[in-house]
Amino acid sequence: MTGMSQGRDAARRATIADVAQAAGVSPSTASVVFSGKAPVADSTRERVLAVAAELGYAGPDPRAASLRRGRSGIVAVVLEGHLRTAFLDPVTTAMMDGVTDGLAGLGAGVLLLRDDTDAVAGAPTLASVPVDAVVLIGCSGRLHEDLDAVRARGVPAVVIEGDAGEGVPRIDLDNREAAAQLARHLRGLGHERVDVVTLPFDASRLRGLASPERIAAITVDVTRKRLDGVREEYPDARVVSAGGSSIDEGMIAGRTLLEQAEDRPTAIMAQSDLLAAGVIRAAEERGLRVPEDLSVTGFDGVVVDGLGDHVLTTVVQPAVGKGRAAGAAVARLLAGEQVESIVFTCRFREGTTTCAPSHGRASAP
Amino acid sequence: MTGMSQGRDAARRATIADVAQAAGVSPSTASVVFSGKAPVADSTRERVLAVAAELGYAGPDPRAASLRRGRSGIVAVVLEGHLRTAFLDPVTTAMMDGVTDGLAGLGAGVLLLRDDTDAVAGAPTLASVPVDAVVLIGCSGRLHEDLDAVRARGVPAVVIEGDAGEGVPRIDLDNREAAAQLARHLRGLGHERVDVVTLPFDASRLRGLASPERIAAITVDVTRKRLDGVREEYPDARVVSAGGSSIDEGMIAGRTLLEQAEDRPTAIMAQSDLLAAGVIRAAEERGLRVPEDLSVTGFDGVVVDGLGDHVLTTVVQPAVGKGRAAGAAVARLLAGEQVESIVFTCRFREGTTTCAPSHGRASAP
DNA sequence: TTGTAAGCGTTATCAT
DNA sequence: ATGATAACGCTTACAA
Repeated sequence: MTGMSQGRDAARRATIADVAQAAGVSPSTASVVFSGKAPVADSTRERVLAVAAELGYAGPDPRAASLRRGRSGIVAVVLEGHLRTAFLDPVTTAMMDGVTDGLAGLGAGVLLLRDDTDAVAGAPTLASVPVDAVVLIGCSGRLHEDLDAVRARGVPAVVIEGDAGEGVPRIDLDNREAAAQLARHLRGLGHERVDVVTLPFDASRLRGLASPERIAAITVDVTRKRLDGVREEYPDARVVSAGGSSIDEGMIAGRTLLEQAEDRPTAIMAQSDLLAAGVIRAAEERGLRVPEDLSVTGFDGVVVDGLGDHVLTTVVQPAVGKGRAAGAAVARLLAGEQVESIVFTCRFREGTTTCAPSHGRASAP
Repeated sequence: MTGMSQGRDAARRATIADVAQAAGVSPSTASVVFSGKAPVADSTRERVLAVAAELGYAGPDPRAASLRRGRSGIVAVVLEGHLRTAFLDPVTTAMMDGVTDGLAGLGAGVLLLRDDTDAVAGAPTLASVPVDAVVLIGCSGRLHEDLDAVRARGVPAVVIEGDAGEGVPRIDLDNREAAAQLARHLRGLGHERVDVVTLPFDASRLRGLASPERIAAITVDVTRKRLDGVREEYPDARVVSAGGSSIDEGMIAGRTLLEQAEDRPTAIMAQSDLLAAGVIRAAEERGLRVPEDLSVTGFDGVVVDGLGDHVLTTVVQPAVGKGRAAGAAVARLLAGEQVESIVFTCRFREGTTTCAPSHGRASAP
């Protein structure tokens, strides 16, 4: 009944205490050998390390360390909906990359958390997982709920492009001004008839030509701001909403706007590069040349796969930079510092998809 | 110096012990109220909850819970290279989605870990972060190193499409057979001249027409298997390697194969749907109609953005399923069960991009 | 149904 | 440079 059959000692993994004892040092000394937080005599270190290797001790258990230190080295990033959907958007991906970058310096990893309405029972939540901080992306419906949960725990949070509450630092973009800049570019080229393909207006993601009423009711912040920017210059632009940010959606929207040769615009402004790529395809499909017959602008400045040889005229948003800023903000928050919200600025980039409108009617196919 | 300025008691967050004491119950009872792992009298529960709310106690600290339970509820997923790159591939994204799905049932979250050669100093590692298990994706150079680190800690691991070591369950795909199936489809349609666009051969990602020597030296498992499958049927196919899995890469490769009208193939088999989409664009760019003048097949069966109205003839791999399987495998591993490796099977899907070759020379533009 | 008590494995602090 | 000691906040046998 004792010894063998019980086998407790044999099965148990070695702890730092075991190593310390076997090496004939105190646990604190052994701890320091692994953390390097205080000077240790070389001979001592070697002895401890040797014993550790012998005992198969692979270093301090992060679970125990995180309890003691009060830090887990994990930062949660909350995304809306399925990963598949979230990561379809290259901007999100780039941002995530920036976040991991910004956090790596801190030694923290990124934990992906979904913010579905239909969460699986037992799924990990902000409350169930040991996170040091939280980055919330986008304006999820759950945002405020999440923020409350997080605040109750005293976990610092940063919101990227969403309506944060009191005292939560935001990372934002000058969506309106950037869009206006693109519009002014087209105006400068001489365009009068300019239409817009927008991101979704709201959760319904309704597609199609939008009435003034629908436009007035846009709830997605990014969509509204970018549209407002365009309308500073072209208040009468026709507006078609897409069902998402993708090439195929852009193609559908582009077809709608290019349907009738009579009131065809000389330029189409898309609210994302992906949508712009789709618009270009819709134009080419009708035999229109870009930019000679139709100028097209995008938004984001991401690398769009499938754009072929075109270089999109667009505004480049610092997506990775936004992520990094979020990471950095988290770092400062964890250091107990005050953090201000930041607004990032887009940079105009002229490509090969815009030029002066051809005079008279565009050469219809 | 005392009281106010010190403020220890005031600043400290309430613990479950504080709640228990204030509610006049024992810590264990309070614990059970939150975990629900044992019956508690309604009146007791309510009292505890009320006190908790009053004290601003938001539930047990996951850090402490994870030490005590020996589980953190976190599973690391190790990806190769930058997230930007990894998530550019829709298959990876879908797989990740499956992993989160499979793990959600377990109540575990997904921690993203990069496996760069050039890791930032202080970046989180498998050793520094409290993970219950690890999922390794792809055949990174670091794979074996990672596996050793993980094994030393007694952390269970699963490998998706990579060369796992002893006793590590793998999640695999019938790459060779699926490719062969596509080849047989083309043979059945009557194609004799079939060429191939492959994924990268190795870390160098060299582009272009491949010599037999280069082909013999392919190190990427997936590339080799899919190519072997094709060569069962078409041993003399010309092979062009792409620099990655993307539409633009497919377009470049497609141009290479379609350059000379004289020895143009009647069908091109691409090793991914993205590459296939690029090949189609390269064909259309030359005025070739798909499938009349050129049949094109893909691999993966993912939704390709920017494919327009074509439906790709391809083999559908259960990417989400693979991820789920990895999640499930992890769950069983954590339950102490033995887990076998699994090989997933692709399903052939006939689309609109293949048909019998047109007789005589294809209508050259 | 509730309470008692014993850790989980580490690290920070303060002596020595 | 090293050691003793006390937490970190929680969970779970087991006892009552």
